[in-house]
Amino acid sequence: MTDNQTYGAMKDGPASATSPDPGAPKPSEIDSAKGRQILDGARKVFLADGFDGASMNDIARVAGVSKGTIYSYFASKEALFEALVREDRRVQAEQLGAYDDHQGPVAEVMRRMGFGLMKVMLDPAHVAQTRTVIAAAAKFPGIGRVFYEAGPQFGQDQFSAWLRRKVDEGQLTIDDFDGAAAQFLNLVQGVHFRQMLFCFSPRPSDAAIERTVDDAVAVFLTVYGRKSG
Amino acid sequence: MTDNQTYGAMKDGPASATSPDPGAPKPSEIDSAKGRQILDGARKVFLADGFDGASMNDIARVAGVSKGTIYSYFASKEALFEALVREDRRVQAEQLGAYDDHQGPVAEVMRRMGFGLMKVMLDPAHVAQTRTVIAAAAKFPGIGRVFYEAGPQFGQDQFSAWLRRKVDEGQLTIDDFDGAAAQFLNLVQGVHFRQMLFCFSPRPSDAAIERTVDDAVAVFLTVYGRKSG
Amino acid sequence: MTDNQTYGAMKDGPASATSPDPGAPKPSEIDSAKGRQILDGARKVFLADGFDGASMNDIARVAGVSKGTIYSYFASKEALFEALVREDRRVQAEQLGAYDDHQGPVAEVMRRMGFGLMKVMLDPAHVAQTRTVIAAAAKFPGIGRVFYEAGPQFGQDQFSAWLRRKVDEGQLTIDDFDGAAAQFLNLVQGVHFRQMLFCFSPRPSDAAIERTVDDAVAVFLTVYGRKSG
Amino acid sequence: MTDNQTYGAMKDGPASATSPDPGAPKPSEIDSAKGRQILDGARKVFLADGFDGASMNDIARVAGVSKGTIYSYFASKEALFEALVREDRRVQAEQLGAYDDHQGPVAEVMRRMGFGLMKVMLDPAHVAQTRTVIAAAAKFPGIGRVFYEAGPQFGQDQFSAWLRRKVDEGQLTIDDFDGAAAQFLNLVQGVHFRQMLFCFSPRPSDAAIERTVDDAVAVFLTVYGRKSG
DNA sequence: GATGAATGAGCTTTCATTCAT
DNA sequence: GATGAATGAAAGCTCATTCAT
Repeated sequence: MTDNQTYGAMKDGPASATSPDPGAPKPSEIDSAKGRQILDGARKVFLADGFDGASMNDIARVAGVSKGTIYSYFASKEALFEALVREDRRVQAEQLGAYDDHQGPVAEVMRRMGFGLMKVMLDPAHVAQTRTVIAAAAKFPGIGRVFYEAGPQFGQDQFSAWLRRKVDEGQLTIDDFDGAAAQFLNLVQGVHFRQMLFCFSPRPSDAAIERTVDDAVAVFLTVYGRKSG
Repeated sequence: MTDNQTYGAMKDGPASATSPDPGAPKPSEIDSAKGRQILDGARKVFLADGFDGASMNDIARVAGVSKGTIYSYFASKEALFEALVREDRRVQAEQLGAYDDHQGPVAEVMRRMGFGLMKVMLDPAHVAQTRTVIAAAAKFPGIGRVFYEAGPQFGQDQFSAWLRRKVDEGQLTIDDFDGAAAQFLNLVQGVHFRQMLFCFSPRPSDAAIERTVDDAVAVFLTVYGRKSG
Repeated sequence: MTDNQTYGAMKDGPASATSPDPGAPKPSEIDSAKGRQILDGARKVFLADGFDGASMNDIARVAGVSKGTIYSYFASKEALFEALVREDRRVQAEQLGAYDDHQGPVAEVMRRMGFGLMKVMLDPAHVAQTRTVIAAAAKFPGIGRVFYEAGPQFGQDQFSAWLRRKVDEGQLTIDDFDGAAAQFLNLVQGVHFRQMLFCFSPRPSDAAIERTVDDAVAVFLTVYGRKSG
Repeated sequence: MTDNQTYGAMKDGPASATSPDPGAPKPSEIDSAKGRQILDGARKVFLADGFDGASMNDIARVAGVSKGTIYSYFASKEALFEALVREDRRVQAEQLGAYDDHQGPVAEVMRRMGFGLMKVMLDPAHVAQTRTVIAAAAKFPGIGRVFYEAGPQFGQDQFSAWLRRKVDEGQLTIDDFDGAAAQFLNLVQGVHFRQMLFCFSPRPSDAAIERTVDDAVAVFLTVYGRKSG
């Protein structure tokens, strides 16, 4: 009677919070008010106190539900945090998608994408969650994986695909798409994200971000841009 | 971290280890052998297990003192951790020693430096320590600052100075030394450090590191290398 | 015990299943399909997991009803368990059917009976059930009585009657039939059942069982067998 | 820092309760007042409520210590119960030793040993502990093993050794000492212990016990007694 | 001054029971 | 009448902190 090991499965409670609501007019991502309530409460507490510092009691109180209810939606504290990370990465990806329509000259699009990425990455809530994920990853590597896959890895894959299109269009010259994507994304970050992660400096100004992004684009296009004869 | 190591003699009772005299004329910052013993044990345990993961029992055992003794030197677990960071900051500030005797062609030296940096950064112990510092930075921002200054910032400053020398020698063409240094250090890291930090992948092979470093050097020299007419 | 088995139709609402009418003229003791369904599910789970180990969730799932429905039929987990035992007592009382068509020489028949008994007793499911009953007997002595009467006592009575027939046939010489029956049944068990009950050893081989049974028969017939002049 | 898996080991607390007190005038079995206090409290609660029914909070309250103290003496609830079982088996063995000086005619000694065994086995506290052990054995086989080894197995070994001595003295004729010992011990128990275990009947009278023991001795000596020519 | 046994609040998690639908 | 989401009081266990020796 203890075989119910499905990750995120529930013993008692409502149908899976991750199972889609068939027949719903819109594909709502979090398919229950309670589930959303719990995730919102959990977000506040986890970001304020970190993974270890957050207690399920606090989360229940802030979310306005009982502890048992949380456990009927999420199998464990770890699973709850993981679901939260997954949701936030998805929302972030949507934000990034909204930033860029991918229209215009290559240099211009890269500047827009780079700036959009940094606006999202340097959001204090994102920095705080990154810190919490890194701390939790020591104990629960799965959480780190989820964050990495849905965050950095996803972004790199998206950008790598975009690079391939530009190469196909004859606007760039690249052999290793993934390598080049990683290089650009590293260049774009400059020192800003790292400095915030270590609480070395507050959020930089938009101007500072723009300067770093412009430099990154310049370097990238010097190397991979179409060589004019 | 399960050693039962017992340190040597113990005398020289506790003093105001928790109220450091920041402007003291004398260099005896750690005022007793016991205090040092405790701090050394605490460093090991905190870096291995994180702040929340470390228990005062473990620290006492590793330090070779009793729990009561720890509490006669430090008011609380938090105070002990803060004192530890304060000490590390001072030690690292004193550590600003000589550096750099890199000889040879620019490309070769950069490859050597890049590879050496990554070997250090990707050491599992360093990754674990970085995780702990990042986690602690949420609660104790000063810890993050200290680490950043003595680590990434210090490295960037050193490399920036080296770049300036190479420009003076006419081997590179750079306007913004700090910016270029940051770009190179970012390129060199590729995805490896981030992937280990998030427990997404184990330590990469030397070959994989070399490839990333070589690509970084190539990009860097394409942009900043002496343009041959 | 992890089946998600759903039973068929469900109607015929709850009645006074918790206040059984012991002297009811009609034989419909379990007064609804739902009630029976619940009891059948409960039997499986209680015997597999013990009283404390069984959860109402598991019982509801195995029975194919909701938890609320169980509580509309039975006032509490304890009441459900009691009702289960009450039902089993009645069923077993009705089970006093025909028996015994053991043909052949006395020694041979005794060996066959002894071996058959041990095969049943040493079945892991029977051992687990016995454990649950013994554990429950502390809280619900009636449960132990029912089990004892329908099990060991019933077996001893049957065997005692068989011994009487053999004495009447002149093949054995016994004064105290019940005492002799108990002696044989104790001898036959050897250490096997006790060792399994305490989880000291796994199920013994058939050869080991046979040896114990053969020895038991030998001892018994040495004492009670017809003395040849 | 979580490798301290030694069974019964303690993280915080006093030196092992099972380590002998060097220099003590008598080899006291439970070497600390606190340990004894805990065991005595645990005995009351476990026998009253069973293994699952007993809570560590209750045990702590009854024992007059804090929960943490219990865990500094015993690694877990299971380990505490196991220690309790071990101690009680040891005490029981001492009681049995006191019963018998093994002097006199074989039949007489066997009667005395058998009666003494049954007096101990049929003690209500022993029956209750046996029930609790059997219940716990489903979840924690180790507990069942400890009980079986220190109880039935130990008794059988002792008696088997005694039988061997009698055979050496020419007073009995036995091939399989262990088998014969098991047979006698089974015969001696008759139905009494089983009936109490299942709460089928209360403690039998001494006369009833004596009758069963006498019959057991008679059967045993008929089979294994010195054959007079 | 140093010790480590003792404390008890706190942790995550489970589950019998209730009640709005 | 039936459902199962929600509850919240425990459960076993840990650990920062205290204090008698």
